[in-house]
Amino acid sequence: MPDLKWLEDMEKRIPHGGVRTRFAPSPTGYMHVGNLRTALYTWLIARHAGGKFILRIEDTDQGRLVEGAVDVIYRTLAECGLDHDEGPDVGGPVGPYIQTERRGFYKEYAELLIEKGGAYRCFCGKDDSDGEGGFEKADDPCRALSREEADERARAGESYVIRQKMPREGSTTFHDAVYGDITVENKELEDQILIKSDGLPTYNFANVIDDHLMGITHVVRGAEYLSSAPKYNLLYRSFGWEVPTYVHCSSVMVTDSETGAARKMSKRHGDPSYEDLIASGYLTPAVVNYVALLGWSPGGEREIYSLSELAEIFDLHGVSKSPAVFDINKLTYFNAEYLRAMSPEEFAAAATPYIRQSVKSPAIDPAQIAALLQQRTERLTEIPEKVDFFDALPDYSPELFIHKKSKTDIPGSLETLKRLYPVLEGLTDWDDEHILTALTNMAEAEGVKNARIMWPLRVALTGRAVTPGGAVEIARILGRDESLRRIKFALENN
RNA sequence: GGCCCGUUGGUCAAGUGGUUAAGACACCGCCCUUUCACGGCGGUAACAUGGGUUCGAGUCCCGUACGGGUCACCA
Repeated sequence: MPDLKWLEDMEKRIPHGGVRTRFAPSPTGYMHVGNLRTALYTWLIARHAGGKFILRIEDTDQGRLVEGAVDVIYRTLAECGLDHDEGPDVGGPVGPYIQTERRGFYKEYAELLIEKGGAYRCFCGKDDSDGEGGFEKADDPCRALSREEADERARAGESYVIRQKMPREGSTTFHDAVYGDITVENKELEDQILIKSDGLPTYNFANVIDDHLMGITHVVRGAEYLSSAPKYNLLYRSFGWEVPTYVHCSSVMVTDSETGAARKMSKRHGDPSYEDLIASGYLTPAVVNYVALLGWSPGGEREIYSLSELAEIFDLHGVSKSPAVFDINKLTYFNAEYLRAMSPEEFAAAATPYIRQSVKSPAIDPAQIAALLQQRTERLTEIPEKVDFFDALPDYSPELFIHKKSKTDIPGSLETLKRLYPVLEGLTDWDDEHILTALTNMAEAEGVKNARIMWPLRVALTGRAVTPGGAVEIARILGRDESLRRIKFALENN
């Protein structure tokens, strides 16, 4: 028997007025891009409307608990700036916010639903042992059991589940904010399990109860739940509750590297989680910005938006119905944009740890290298290999001195370096201006293009064909002694 | 397979009956340049398909194909 007084008190706690959304992950220890996007949209809807954003942990599957998984969720949300107003850690008026701590609630509401005729106890102990799976409601004998008889068997300690009693005829229409009206024949609906034999609710039931009890106005979730949505309507109707606005988001796909086909992102296939992306050198705001535009468009041509700008303009109208393919190339482009938009100081601070991975020499100031890097870095993680020559001149082939466009060859380059050595050695000041002047003067005196001088110098200094910055900047950072040493090395070894 | 949903260039996408069908990424070319980049300019490339409705269809309707989702005491 449901406890009517208790139920009444619960209903009184429900907040009314104002938008309330919730992100309700199950703690698997992994936030992939699709999860992040759902969280983002959910947060955006709340913030756009000046409403509340709630975090709820859906951990009713005891078999899938992962240690530390909740921390991954907290960390990801916090880093991305998706702050929540209510949740397990910060509390709130409609807690607890962890489903296993609410287990008594579901049972009570299930009893209420039985009372109202929307559910029934099932003692059949049916599982999928027949291997057939599929449809079994049509002749579930428990459905015909009288309440009294069911109560009696329950009291006798017989184990049971509670199932939703679906109508056999007619159809149910469900409205979704992005997909519109979806109608299904009621005969297609299975008498789904609401309360499992371990006493915990299934996702489908816990979701409805919690969203109701927490006063959620907009339910945002992945499109994989779309086909079970009509069942929810029936549940709400049985309880006599108002149905919230449902917002289903299409899946985020990824191109399978082996088959080339698009498939849904998944942990199993090792598709990138938020943390993986950060570890590969992507910036949080770039990831957030990119993900926002994966399956949603503000219209117009602008693409770069901060989180607060997104909150201002977010609109369900732009949410796409079809699955979007995650494109690492475009994310990389966004990342480069964000990297370039940083102040030189910010960039230097972000880049220094990566520079220091390969440039250990205390004589070299990472900020100077960072200045060279900023306009030509797409991901932070590509930095170490780009700048390792500062620490140690790599082995290089004399072939590098051959460059068609600069009109250089090996003997000519060595000759150039030989004449250049005393010039640099004699410079009064070692800065960009003086080094550049010395080089251009020499080119002018010899009647050749600057590149004829620059190219051999840069190769001698770096042992690379491609470097951040040109010969002048690199010579400056390396210092006179080291630069001369490297030129001498080139002359002696080629 | 049943049911549900979707389909504009390789990718993200604008487009809500009349457009030369935007823009971005990627790709290609040119320019700039002491390399590579950045930047600038330009280019290749799309309405899955067949029927309707309409003076007119990417936009509306139906079929087909293809793709996705779902059919658990998982979420």
